[in-house]
Amino acid sequence: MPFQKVQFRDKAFTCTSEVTLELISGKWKVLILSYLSKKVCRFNELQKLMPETTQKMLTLQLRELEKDGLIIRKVYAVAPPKVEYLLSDLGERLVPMLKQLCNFGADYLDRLEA
Amino acid sequence: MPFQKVQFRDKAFTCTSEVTLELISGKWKVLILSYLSKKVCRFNELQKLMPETTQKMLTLQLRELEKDGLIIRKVYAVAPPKVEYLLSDLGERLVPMLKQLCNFGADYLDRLEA
DNA sequence: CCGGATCCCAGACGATACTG
DNA sequence: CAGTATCGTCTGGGATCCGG
Repeated sequence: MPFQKVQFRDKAFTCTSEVTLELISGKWKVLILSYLSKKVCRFNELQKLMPETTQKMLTLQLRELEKDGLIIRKVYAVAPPKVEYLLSDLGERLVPMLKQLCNFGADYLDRLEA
Repeated sequence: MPFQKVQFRDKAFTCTSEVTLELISGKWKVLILSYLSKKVCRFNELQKLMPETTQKMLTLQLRELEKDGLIIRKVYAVAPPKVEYLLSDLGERLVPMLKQLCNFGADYLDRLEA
C-alpha cells in the first residue's frame, strides 16, 4: 500500500485505492458493472434487472461510468432508438475485484450469524 | 456473481458486493484500514497520519469500523488514556482487497495519461 | 425507447469548542 | 490523550414532469 498522493477530479487522494472507490461508488454502479460483465445490455434490460432504479438514476450512473471509461455506450442509428452498454477493457479489468467484493460480503454475512 | 438478495442494517441489497462497499465506504475508512494493516496505532498516531481528518470524523469512522467488527479498540486503564486500534481477523481478511483496489487505481490513473 | 430538467431532502461530512 | 457536543454545510440520490 503505497499511500501515493494523487489528484483526480480536482480532489486530493492519499491512496490510489480511494480513486477506485470513487469510480465504483454510486448507488447502482457495482450492479451495473456486474450485469454487464455477464452480457451486453440495452437500457431497458438494465431497468428490468434493477427495478428499484429510476430512469434518471440509471442514466446518470451509466453516464458517469462511460465518462470514466469503464463502460461503452453504443448507439445504433435506428428507429426506435437502440442503445447498448458493455464493459470497456478497463471495465473488464475490475471484474476480479467485483468478485472479491462479493465473496467478502458473503463471507462477512455468514460470520454475523455466528 | 450470485446477485443474492440480502438484508443488512435494515437495507436491502441485491448483491453481497454492495455489503462490502457499505462496510468500507466512509471518508477515511480505507485509509484507516490500510494504516492498521501495517501496524497497530494509537488514536493520535492516526491523526498524524491523516492530518486532514477532524477528531470527530476520525472517532466516528473508528467507531463504525469497530461496530462492524473490522477493527478492535483496545483501551488501557492508565492515565493519561491510552487506546490502540488494530485489525480484527475479519479486517485482516480484506487486506488483499485493499491492495487490489490500490493496484487498480494506480493502473487506472496511468492509463489516463495515455 | 431513452433521457434531460427541476425541485427537494436526509444524511454524510466539516468547524469549532469543551472535557475526564 | 482521546475523545463529546453542537451546529452548519453540501451533495448524492429520489420524485416528478417534460421531450425527441
